[in-house]
Amino acid sequence: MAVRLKDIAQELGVSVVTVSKVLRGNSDIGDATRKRVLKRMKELNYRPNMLARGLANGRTYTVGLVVPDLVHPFFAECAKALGGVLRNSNRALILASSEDDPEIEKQEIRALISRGVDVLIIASCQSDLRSFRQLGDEVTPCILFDRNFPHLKAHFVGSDDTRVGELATEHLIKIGRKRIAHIGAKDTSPALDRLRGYRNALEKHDLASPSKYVVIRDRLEETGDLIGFEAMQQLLQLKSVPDAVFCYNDLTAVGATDAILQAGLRVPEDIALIGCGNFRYAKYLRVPLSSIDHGTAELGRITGELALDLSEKRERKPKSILVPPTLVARHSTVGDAARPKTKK
Amino acid sequence: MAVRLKDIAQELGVSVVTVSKVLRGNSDIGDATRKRVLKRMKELNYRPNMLARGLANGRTYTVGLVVPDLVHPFFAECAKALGGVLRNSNRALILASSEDDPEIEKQEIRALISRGVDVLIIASCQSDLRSFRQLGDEVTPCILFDRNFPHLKAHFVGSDDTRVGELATEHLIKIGRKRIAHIGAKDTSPALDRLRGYRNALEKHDLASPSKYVVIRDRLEETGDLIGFEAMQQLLQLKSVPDAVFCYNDLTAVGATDAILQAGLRVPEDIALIGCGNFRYAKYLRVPLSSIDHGTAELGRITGELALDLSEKRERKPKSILVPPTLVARHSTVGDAARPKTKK
DNA sequence: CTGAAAGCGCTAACAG
DNA sequence: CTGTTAGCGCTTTCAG
Repeated sequence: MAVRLKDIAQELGVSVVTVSKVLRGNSDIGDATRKRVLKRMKELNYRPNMLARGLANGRTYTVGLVVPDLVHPFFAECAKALGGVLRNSNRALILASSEDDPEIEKQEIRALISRGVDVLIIASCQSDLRSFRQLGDEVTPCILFDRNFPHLKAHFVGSDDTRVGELATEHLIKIGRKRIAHIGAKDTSPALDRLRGYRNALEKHDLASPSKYVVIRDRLEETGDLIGFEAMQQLLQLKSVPDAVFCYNDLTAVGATDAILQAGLRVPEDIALIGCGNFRYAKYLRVPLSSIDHGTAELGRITGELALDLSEKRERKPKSILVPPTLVARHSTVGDAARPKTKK
Repeated sequence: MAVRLKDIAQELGVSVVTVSKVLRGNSDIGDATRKRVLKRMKELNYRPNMLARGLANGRTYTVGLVVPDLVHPFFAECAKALGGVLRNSNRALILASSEDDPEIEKQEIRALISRGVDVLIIASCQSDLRSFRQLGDEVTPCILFDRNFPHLKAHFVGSDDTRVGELATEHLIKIGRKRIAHIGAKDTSPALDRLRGYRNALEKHDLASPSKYVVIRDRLEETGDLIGFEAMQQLLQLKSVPDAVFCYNDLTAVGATDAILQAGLRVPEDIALIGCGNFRYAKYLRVPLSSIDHGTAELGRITGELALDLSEKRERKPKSILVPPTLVARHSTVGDAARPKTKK
């Protein structure tokens, strides 16, 4: 195996403990010894064995993250920002993807706990609180991320999804649309909250929201384009076709765009479209997409900092952080008016 | 802390070793005892402490992956496929992002080795072989991924990038283009190989490749759109403007598209464009993008399997696996001809 | 300022 | 079939 503390200690004729103390910058070591030890460590390219350290002191300097889908731009971006924060504090990120399957998620959580992560961060796809409860171990601190369980008193970092729904819908109202539909997702807190926001906004402006205008679908994260396409086709069948749609996420909006164009209609002249996430390619699409930006990288950063906090001081009462969303208007709602204002 | 083997052993009046053996499915345990033990494990929701196990037997059932950028669709997709393979064999994936910075990469590799990963997978951004050599520990098996160091005898899994360059360029030639440019990247093996493939194809068809037609840029992975935009503008300045461009990756091609349209020219009528990576949104772009698909998920899968192999039997001579690329033609090269053939 | 002793939770090797 | 003995590499008392 690699170089161990023992090796260095023997070579230098000191004890393992002394070397260990130097390693961790403990102050009660003579200056001469300290220098000798440090020098030898460099030379031998010593790397502490984190397993042993973890076993000995109960901490692993490790954070586990479980997301439904790594390829999803939102989660990828968050994971990246999170990783950056952790790296600066010498923590490693262990990543697990649940493929949006509650069973896999459960398995992954078990695995992460087995590995002794100091903090667990989860964007859960469990549909009910009860199943979620059984997953933890009551000792590893846990941060709910993006998806909340309202009645669970746990740490949460996510966007203000009710506000997301309001912002999107109000924008559509502001550009004069009256028949506003929503293609939404199932069960998760962002889905429910965005729907609520959508309803809030309509109500506030005395607009109708016939139940046919709300289309709820599954698996919008991975195959949103296909589902959005199909859901939009359904909306196009209605006797009174909507003149605007608030889509659960950008990918869904992309699919919806396709359906509209394929039906020979125009975006936004006939139907305006807004998504959510403001993903990297939104401005390069066939129809540059208006979207609600929920500060993705920011979310990752904040989550990372909370994780660090939790791994230091275990107390801390449940804390809920909501990042406020912002509107980015592009062609899919405001048409050519987008050009001068938002670049491209 | 959590439930330990010892707890179960004491409760049941057997030894720790017995319980440990049951845990690992060791065959030399009586049926009655086994059942009792298993039952109690379930009840207590026992989770083995992987740190302790790793320390005791020298393996951690963990694989480390270092990529330049997690948000890049290529790496995200690969990481996902890789994670899937590992999960099925009860391995965890520890992910690190180097932000395309050789120093960070070095630091991350050290950290992963400290954590005792069984296998290390690296898409390295070191520009020279020498700096790379010093990173490893000569004992953790290592797989080079996507980016190779030709003269290093190590395991490699990646696409056949020379073929990528040939395929792209030959496609442009086949649709009748004569003045074919290339926007390429720096230093890494895919960059050099794709450039080589580009040159091979031109040479084979007796086409000129003036040096001004090759624009090499940095950081094409993260900000490819901006760089592609700027590089394309430079190509548009030439007295003899190219009639086709093979772009290093899709993001770069997206930026180039923008530059061309903004200059009042058409894609593909005036300038045809092909990218590489065939990313998820290629078909939804303003100009649906032709691209070379290098079997992203496949790459992840293969890498995962090789990693499993390596973590079992350490011998194994360096193995180099090249995945053959395929062409996906869309509007950006073949114009409306794309419609009937490739959907959308 | 330095070090000896004990132990983290688990497994490998060998005895009975 | 079951258990004893040792030890993985490091940290934590606590005594010198």
